[in-house]
Amino acid sequence: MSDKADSNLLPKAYDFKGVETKWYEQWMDNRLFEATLDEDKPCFSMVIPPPNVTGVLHIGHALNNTLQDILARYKRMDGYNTLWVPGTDHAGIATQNVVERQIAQEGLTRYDLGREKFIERVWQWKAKSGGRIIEQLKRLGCSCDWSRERFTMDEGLSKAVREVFVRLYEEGLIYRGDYIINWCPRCHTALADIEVEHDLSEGRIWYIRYPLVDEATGKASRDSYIVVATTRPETMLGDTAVAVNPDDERYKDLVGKYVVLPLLNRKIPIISDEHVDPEFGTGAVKVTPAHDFNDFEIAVRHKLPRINIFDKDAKLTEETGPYEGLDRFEARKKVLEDLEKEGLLEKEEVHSLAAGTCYRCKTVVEPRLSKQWFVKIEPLAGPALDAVRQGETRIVPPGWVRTYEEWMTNIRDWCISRQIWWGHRIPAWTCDSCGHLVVATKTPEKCPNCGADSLTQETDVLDTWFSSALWPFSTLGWPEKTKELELFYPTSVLITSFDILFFWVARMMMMGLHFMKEVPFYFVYLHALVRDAKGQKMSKSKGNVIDPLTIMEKFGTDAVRFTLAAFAAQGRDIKLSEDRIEGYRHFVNKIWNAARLVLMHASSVEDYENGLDPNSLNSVEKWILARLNSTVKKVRDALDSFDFDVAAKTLYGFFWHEYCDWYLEFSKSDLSRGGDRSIRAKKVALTVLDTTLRLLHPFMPFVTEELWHHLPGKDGFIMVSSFPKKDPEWDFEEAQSEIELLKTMISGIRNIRAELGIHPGKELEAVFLPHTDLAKSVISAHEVEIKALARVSKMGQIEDAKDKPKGAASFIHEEVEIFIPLEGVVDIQQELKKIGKERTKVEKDLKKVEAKLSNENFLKKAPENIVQKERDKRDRLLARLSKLDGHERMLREIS
RNA sequence: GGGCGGAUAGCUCAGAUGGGAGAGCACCGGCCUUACAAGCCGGGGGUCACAGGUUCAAUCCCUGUUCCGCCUACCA
Repeated sequence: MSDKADSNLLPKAYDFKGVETKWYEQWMDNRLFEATLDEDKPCFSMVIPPPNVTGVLHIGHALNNTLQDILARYKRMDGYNTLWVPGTDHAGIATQNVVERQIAQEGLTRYDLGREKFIERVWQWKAKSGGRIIEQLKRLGCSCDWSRERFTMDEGLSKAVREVFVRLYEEGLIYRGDYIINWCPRCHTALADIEVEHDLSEGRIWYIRYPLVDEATGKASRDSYIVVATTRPETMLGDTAVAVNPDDERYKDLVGKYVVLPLLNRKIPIISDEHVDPEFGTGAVKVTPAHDFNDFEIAVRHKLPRINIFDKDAKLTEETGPYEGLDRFEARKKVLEDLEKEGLLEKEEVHSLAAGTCYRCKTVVEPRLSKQWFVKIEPLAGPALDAVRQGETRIVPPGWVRTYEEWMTNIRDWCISRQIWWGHRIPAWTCDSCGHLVVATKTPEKCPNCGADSLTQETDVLDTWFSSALWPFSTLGWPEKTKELELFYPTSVLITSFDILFFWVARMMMMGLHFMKEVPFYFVYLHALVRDAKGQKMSKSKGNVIDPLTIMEKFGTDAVRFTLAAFAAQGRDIKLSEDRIEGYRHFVNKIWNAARLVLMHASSVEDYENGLDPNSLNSVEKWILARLNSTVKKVRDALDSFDFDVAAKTLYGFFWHEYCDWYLEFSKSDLSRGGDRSIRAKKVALTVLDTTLRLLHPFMPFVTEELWHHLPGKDGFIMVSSFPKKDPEWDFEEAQSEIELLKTMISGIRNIRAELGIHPGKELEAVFLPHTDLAKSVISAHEVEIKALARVSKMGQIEDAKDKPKGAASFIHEEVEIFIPLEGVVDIQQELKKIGKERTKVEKDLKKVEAKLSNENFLKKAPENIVQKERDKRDRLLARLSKLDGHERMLREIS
């Protein structure tokens, strides 16, 4: 109990340093983050969007994990057996790039090391610096069950990956073939469609003459040609046709004839195909099947040859004759020069285009023909689409449903093979003697076809997203039938950023439904992207990055978390700046100081929770408890619907502007006194503080845990205390209107003081003219509060307006008028001015209302209660006007 | 080219089913009032993007326009 006795010595400002690590360690030591396999409790489960092992915590992670932690802590406190599975993603290309860069400093490439050695280096790197982000998540306060941390390439998950691959293959949903794919010449691998980014940029389009074949000589005609337009002249070296639209009259006679491909002098046909848009360019298109997605399709339809002109570095192949060995951009120059020389370059225009770039290294990708593995998407997408349409999985905010549907209905097969080394190696082997393909979860001893014992494993690895697609069930032990799967699958909620809706969410839906026959999660909450104060994407090159670790160091983790939650409005960008975090740091300090005040007086009040008899409470106490009650409800509702910002702002408003600004001010005198009244005030102050701390805990785990241990009579942790519930006994309606009126009166007097420039310390006399019973009782019951908060030394009360003091400033309200005699206190002319100003406003409002009420249509068609409301409003305004008149006359009398 | 969203106070945004324009921050003025100056009290400020329409009544519903985001796409 010793630190409780000391709690009136809380320091003046909250110092988060030391506090944060202290509590985190204790939570860990007491294993408070760990889920149980208890079947009797309701379960709540989430899987973390696994950050890349290469990652360092950026502000997006901070937001994502703060929101998850808020839910986890809320549910845990609310009695759920809560499991939040953490882990990291091996991030194939990204990680490989990191290690490649590292060995490059030793002057080595991965080819120098060889596959085995290189992968060994990656594992070494992972062991050394791969866990950094996990430590950073802990700094953020994340209450993940670290005893269940997973890695997408650990043994269990690798087993799940192989199992899924084999099953899909056996079901005919995985196939291999020569197709055109996006190739990154820097990463030396294929990329899936969505791994390619498109940015609009200014480029050029060239018009090139392809000479027709002279039918007499069989050679290139000197004066007849067909003109094609292209943004990529170098690809002409791989052209195998020229295509025109079948309905294009201009070219009708040319279809079936041949042109001579310039530079290489290859004879290629003119064909007709629906795909060609006669409106664009010249209406004639060069067809490069191996390096353009459309052309590939055309080639399939017309059985055209496909010539690969780029190698893995995007250098020209031997197919290009004299151009062999050139880089693609050099080749473009050279080709254009040569065409120019031959007089075949007709013109050049500016043309905007969206070149695809690799999402990992930003290199311009090259569509290229190669042998790859694919997942047949359609059979998987159907159920995933239905699950969302039928609401089995609900996407929040719902605006994203349409985007999801759009994508799910238009996707092409998923290219899953990557020509890199770091990742899950595809479990397929080819027999060295008969060429038979074996797909199996375990390395085959011998060829099932010919019995030979020499087989070679596929060198490709799987797309990183293939393993993350299994995350919700692979982390729970699939393919084994585990208790974890039984209890925690489907998971309750997935919280992630909308930019990986397709990469990840959609694929988890497909895989989850296919292998578990159930959706992977009931809710998907997609949060916004964090941007800088101007709404720009944060990037190192722009220098506008807000680093969560730096600001946590500067303002404390609680302030950062609370800020992120308060700005997490649904479906918007979050524009973040340090100022905003600083603002919420003030809130943390406010909480600290309110607790300091309460504990200064009440640290020895034991058993405050059981001591509140509703009948014994005064109206101020009833009011704050009723307000607390409605705060509890609002926060719960908001969290249940993922309105993190509403929950945070509700707590902020209640704690600061109701509890601190009014309740604690009202109670100060009681708190510092002795006696029954004081004990009760202390109990109420503690109860509200205690309850609010528990409501705040999911948002600000550290400061709330620290303060909780200063509260009298507390054992254990706030982290595992109960989340507050609404108490029906505390809905004191009358007390609320009573105290609202009291606040109005006090504000009214303060307003007079400020308007007339009366010093805040100057004691005033106030004369009240109540118009209602409520007003009367407020005046008599709350003399102490009025005197203290409005700095009034003498209070008077009159029954009739004719008794009002001469020469007084006035506050006019429906239920009460307050007069402050100004003799010797203030300038009468000032007061007259103020009245004049208000009169203008009232007259303006009155005019509006009267216009409405003299409109026959309004009277006839508007509902009766609305008309009545307008009439009441007119009466109120008239009454106010006449009161203003009265005050003005009175002031003139004495001036 | 398609799709989605946005335009309300200086800034960031809130404004269920149409019926008196709000918050936070910033700003201005006054206060060291014994928890907090990281604080307290008070205040000013908006043709609700523009133009039409529906209605007794529009920030809200409808149509169009302009501007700004984002997603998506095979116009070479």
